[in-house]
Amino acid sequence: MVKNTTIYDIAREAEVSVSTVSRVLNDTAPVKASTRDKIMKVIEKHKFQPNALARSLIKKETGTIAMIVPDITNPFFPEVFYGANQEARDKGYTFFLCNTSGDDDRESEYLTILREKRVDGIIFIGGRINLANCPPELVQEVQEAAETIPVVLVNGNLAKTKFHRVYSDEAVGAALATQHLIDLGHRDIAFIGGLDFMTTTIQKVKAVKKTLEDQQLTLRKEWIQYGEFSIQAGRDLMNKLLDDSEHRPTAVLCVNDFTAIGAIKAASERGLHVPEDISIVGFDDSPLSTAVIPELTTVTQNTHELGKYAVERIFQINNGMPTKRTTVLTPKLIVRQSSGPAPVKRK
Amino acid sequence: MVKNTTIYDIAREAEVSVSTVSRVLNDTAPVKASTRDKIMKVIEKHKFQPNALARSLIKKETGTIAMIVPDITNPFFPEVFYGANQEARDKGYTFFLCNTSGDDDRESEYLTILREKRVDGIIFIGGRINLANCPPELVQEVQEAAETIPVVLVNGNLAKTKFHRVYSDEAVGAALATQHLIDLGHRDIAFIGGLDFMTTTIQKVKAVKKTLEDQQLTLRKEWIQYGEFSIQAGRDLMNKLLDDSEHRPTAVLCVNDFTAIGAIKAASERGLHVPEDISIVGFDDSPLSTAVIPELTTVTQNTHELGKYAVERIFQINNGMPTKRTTVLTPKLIVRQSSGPAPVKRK
DNA sequence: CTATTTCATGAAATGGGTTTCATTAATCTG
DNA sequence: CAGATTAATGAAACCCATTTCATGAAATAG
Repeated sequence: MVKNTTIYDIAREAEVSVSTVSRVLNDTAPVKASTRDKIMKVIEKHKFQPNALARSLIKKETGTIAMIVPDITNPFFPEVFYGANQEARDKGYTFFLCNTSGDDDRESEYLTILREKRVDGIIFIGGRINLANCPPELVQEVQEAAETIPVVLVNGNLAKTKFHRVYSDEAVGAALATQHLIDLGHRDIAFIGGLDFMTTTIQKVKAVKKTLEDQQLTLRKEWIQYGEFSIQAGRDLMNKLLDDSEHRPTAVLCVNDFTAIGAIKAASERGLHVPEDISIVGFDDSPLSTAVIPELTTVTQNTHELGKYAVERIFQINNGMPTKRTTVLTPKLIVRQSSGPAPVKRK
Repeated sequence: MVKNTTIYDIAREAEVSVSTVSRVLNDTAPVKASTRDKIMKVIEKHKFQPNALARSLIKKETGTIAMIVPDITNPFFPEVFYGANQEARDKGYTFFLCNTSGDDDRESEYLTILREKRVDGIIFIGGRINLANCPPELVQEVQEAAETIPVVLVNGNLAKTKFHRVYSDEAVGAALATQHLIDLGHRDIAFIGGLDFMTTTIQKVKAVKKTLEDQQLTLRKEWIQYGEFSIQAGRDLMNKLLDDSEHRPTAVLCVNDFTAIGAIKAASERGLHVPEDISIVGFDDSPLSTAVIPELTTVTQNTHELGKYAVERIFQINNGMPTKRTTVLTPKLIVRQSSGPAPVKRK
């Protein structure tokens, strides 16, 4: 591989000092027009590309931020990344994407690497750090990192810490979805999916319960089915629900779109029609939601904004601008085809 | 923000020279056990994290590679990224993910940034550079980059250039899918989706045609419908096909899973059952394919391997290991629910 | 016991930029 | 037109590691 041209090569050939070349490159001080032209010509001739490493070393900023995700294969994360990346470009950042694949050591491993690489900010989305029961060592580690690097937690909730956070208010979203079903005449509403120790699950269940109770309705204990977040889990949990032919809900709220799709599958495998026989509502408004038949009624989490605000926050911190520590986005209900009027009761 | 500790701080406190600290850090030369211990203690005390910028500057390697994708929101790309990222971790690389969002300048913009950041390799997947009709300026630019940085093209095909390439043989995949339909008794087969100037479309159409002709069947001109790669496009194109009630295919091959899903939607909106009335086959085996009802018969592109081999190639180039310029993966057919025996003809 | 390796370590150069400080030339002020 | 600014540029320090070269100490060879 060819040796890279340096600012010294340019200076020599243009018969000026490196300082002047640097000034032309960064426009940090006035340079005589004729000198500038001469330098520019040499730069273009060699297609000179200043070494960002050297620059970052002294400037103490790399123009690089990172996002640590648990599973890039889950379509929710690419959506957030998309929004983040748009904003990052505007602000002059390039993105490291670190996929932990649910591997436990991976988070702290990446954390070390990113710190060594002196990234200008780290966004955590999902993953253990965003869990209510996150191991204290990891919290400790991330907290240490946050002392030198801006850290933003997206859609998580580490209560007693004071990390920067951006999240969408899942409780509001769940309440919205619940109310939607009530308005459609449903009285027998169930909730499925999500691990019971994860914030995202806990908050939703709480909100569903509250919304129902506010209107003298109850969420039966047997109608809360916890589990994974996958299609398969959704199918299994829905089947459990349907196995009890005695008590069968007329509507099911799901922790995310994946489980909702699984639920639809389980229902249609039993010959039930959605939404005529049973209404199903998802959460996330992932690309999947318009892919299935029937299209999913779901709650949008403003995924792009989630990413956008996280990056914006990092930018503000790095530039000494005033910021709030918490940004809350309000989810919106998106009514499509999988929810409909409650079936008439035949006693 | 606190000042970072440097190797000099460590050296001073441990009462040795920086060279010795460096030796301990990198294990590049023998150090007396007692000295090593003393140094390690200081390192741990300060949680010293050596500055990767300074290291990279002199080592001329950054441990960083980049992937440039046109749309991370399309589930095909996260899958490839996933495989690439696994391999990258094994080889000690961290990943920049650059999303061009189909914005034309973005590719060359990112290219410049990545070169300045001195990444150890660049993977292009999709995007203009992989088009048969890629503008020559861009080819030129990427070629220049390839002189100093290993560049690998994934699933593309810039014929006359000699870039490193990794791709799955889409022609084989399309032939596989076609044969599958023929075996099921279908004779009236159509193809929908994909822009007609994109390699991925061209190759598939060609392969479908050839497979049919080899068995004395033909692909009617009206049954090739070009368009975008989206669900909506799939729906529209399928509707066009179905509008002609005179000639109606019994099976439809789609350029990707998105369009296949759109096609299923169009069919079921008209009361047609898949696969009883019409078979539909997708391409890519994206996560979507098991999400829809019926689950999609599709062709897997070995997405993870695609990414894996691309990273492996970069690693090999950087370490002066012998490599081939081209790696071809063979797609596999995955039969699920959306394809079935051809309906009995009622003349 | 002397000669030759090997071990253990430090000083200084290097990588490729940015920035401060100093100096001279050019322009402005009154 | 003298004095005060401002423009234009260069020299050198700095950022923080790695690595080469040199040197003295310890270990091995003969």
